[in-house]
Amino acid sequence: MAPRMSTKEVQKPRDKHFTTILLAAQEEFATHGLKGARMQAIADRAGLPKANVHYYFKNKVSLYLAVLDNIIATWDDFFNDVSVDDDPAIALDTFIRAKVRLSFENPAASRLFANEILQGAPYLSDYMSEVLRPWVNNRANVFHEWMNAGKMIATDPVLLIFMIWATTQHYADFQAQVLGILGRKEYDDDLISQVSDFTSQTILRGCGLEPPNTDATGN
Amino acid sequence: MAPRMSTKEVQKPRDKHFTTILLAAQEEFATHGLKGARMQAIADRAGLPKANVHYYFKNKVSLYLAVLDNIIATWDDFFNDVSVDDDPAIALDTFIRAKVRLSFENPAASRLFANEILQGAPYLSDYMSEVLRPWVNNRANVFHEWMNAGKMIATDPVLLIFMIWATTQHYADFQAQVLGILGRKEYDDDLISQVSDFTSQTILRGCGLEPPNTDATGN
DNA sequence: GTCTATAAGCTGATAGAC
DNA sequence: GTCTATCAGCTTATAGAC
Repeated sequence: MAPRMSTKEVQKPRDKHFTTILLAAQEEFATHGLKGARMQAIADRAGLPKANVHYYFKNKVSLYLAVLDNIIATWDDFFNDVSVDDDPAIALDTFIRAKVRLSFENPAASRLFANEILQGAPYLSDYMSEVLRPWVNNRANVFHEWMNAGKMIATDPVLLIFMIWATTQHYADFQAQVLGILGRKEYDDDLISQVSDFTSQTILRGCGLEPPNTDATGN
Repeated sequence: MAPRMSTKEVQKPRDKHFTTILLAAQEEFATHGLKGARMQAIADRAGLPKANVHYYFKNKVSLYLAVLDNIIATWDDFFNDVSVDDDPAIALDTFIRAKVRLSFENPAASRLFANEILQGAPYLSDYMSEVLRPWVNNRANVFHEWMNAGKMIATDPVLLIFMIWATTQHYADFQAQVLGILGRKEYDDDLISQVSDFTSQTILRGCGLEPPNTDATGN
């Protein structure tokens, strides 16, 4: 089950325009935040007149909440089904690679989430304490069981999850800095696999785990 | 030498009000970004009438640039003086702990920087390619020399610097999420040393380095 | 240097024709 | 359902008294 926020104002998709606006709003909110985003700019991105946006969404905040909910619905899915019986090296490697891929392929979603947290999570504080906190603690239990079973060294599972989030989402949130430093204009598949390999290997080694063999297909 | 941006609009401190406004603006810009920040809110934080802010700074953008310049001036100082002759474990450990401390003690600065990058670094793209890129490449050379001297395992130094930045600044930028998940209301010294120990040990181990002994004083 | 008052322009939201 | 026209309020910036 994916972590889901508990809000009352979320609306169900009705037609094509609804989805178009949602996607346009995601881009605009990701770039400028809630306050900085302009309804006119969202309408322009969606290729619709501004009044049309207001027809589908009551106001700016309800549109913002709808976008956040849409993102959260598919956030940390990859790590939900892992249990003690799994091999920690393979589970962590899979999780890290999935998160890196998500950061490269849908950076706007990560950036919008980052923007909300940066501002003190005014619209997600309930979600943090009521949904994400139990999820993290639950996942931390799996790590503890791995440690008790001698499958990995003793370390802090919560801080480890923070490290994985931070390192992988960095490539979405700080894309402008990464590209500027690497002297590139855009991300490519080579960089995805390079980052995936480095991040997985370094973190696994940091946990006293042997990184699983990576085949040449990169997948 | 600290990396410094090359902008023409930066102003020199003139008196107490100048510094007060700069600090107030840092808080406001960190929370709401350039577009979202309100000059009135900055004036309120500074305890001055709004027109007074405009007396010291020509407009919103020049104030924003002045704040950015002020932050950058003291950013990655800790890692400037490291050379091949130093022990990589000690150098990295010192760097990581300094960055963690900075994130906990001056999160607003980190958040403002993050906000600028999140938006595509519109005011810092020159700084990225002309100042920060050479700095990173220069520091990467030190890592390469350590690897050639057999002092640490072969890995990608640039991605390693990204990882250190991401992991340490996470505690400033995502403070609201970290506190929400840990179920705490604010950061304390215990958490600083806990995070410092974990981050340093995990990354150093990930680089095949033996973490230096930490004494009980935590400093 | 400081502050009140106000101008000039922008933004979210809605009314109402089609 | 869609779109043009427009309002009411807010925001930056400045003019001008002190």
